Amino acid sequence: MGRAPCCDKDNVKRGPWSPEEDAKLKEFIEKNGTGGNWIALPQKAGLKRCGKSCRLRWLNYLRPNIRHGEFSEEEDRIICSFYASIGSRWSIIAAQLPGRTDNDIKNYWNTKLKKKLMAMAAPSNQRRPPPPFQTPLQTIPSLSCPAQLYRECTSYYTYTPTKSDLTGLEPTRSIPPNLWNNNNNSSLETNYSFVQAQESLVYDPMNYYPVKESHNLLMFGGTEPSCSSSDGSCSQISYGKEIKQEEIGGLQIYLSNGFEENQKFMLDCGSNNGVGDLSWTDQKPNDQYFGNTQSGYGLEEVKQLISSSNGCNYSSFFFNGENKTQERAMYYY
DNA sequence: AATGTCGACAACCGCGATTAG
DNA sequence: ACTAATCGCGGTTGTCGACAT
Repeated sequence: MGRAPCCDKDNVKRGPWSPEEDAKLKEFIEKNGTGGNWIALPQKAGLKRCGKSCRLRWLNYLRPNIRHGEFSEEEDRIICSFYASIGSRWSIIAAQLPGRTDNDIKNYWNTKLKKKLMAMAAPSNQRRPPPPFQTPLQTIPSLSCPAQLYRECTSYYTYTPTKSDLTGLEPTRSIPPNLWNNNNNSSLETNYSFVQAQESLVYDPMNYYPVKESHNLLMFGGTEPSCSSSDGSCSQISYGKEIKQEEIGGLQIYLSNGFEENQKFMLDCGSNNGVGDLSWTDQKPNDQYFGNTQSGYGLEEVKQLISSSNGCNYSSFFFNGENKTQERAMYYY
């Protein structure tokens, strides 16, 4: 035996809401709440509308603290960063922007932001060449662009740091001397991470050269680092014992010790300092990152997502199960 | 002035997931 | 355990106003 039937679709009003209907719905919900049952609500509120329609009207337009109108640069950055990472999961993106609805963001993306970013993506022969690495510190203007643009950026210019580039940065583990050539301009063989408190090097995909930013982790390729900070700012880096490594879609995947085959992961798409970072974390649902979603991805699903993802601006993904509640699987550009 | 085109945004539709019975 | 209603999401459509022809 299921629930009571939904609305009678032949006898409900459709189309734009009148001010009178808005007032009725608003007044009813403010007085009585939704009662946890949208389908029964319109009848109680005296509205000839489908419950679904009422829900949508309330969530997208009538509920308190809704913000309409111009999106800020910061909001643009957040939207693009998340879109590049997780695609059109508007509800997740909306959760990062208080007062904005998924519908609003979706419309904004489809009508304005996408075009704006496309316009910013100049043909490759018009891009500026990368300046020397030691240029003065750059601020990152607006990092985010659709995934395909990231890919373009990546293929257009990749950079391997030289020893002199890394002056002042401390490797997270000692670099065997034979990995450097004898002069300062030689490049470092990959797979080492560098950290320095409150500073690191990140890649600016809009300007096509690396910049320094207040970011705590630098990785080039890299091996199995993990960090214990919940916000992704890694003041302490630890290395788990790597148990697995494989390549998917050109990305290196590392599984650290403690990882369990049946472990679920969720995508955590932070935007630290305007730089989209992406990580898979084993943090539980209902926490500050994920709201009340109950879903998670198994490893195989994650791999599939990575391989089919447009947001492959990341060089590696890490999975770490050492600490089920805190440890984050991290990757940086 | 009439008509066509386009952009913006509100609303609807359909589907998968969830959950009450 | 199963069924069917409900929820929530993302894609799509409809409507309206501004502007161009």
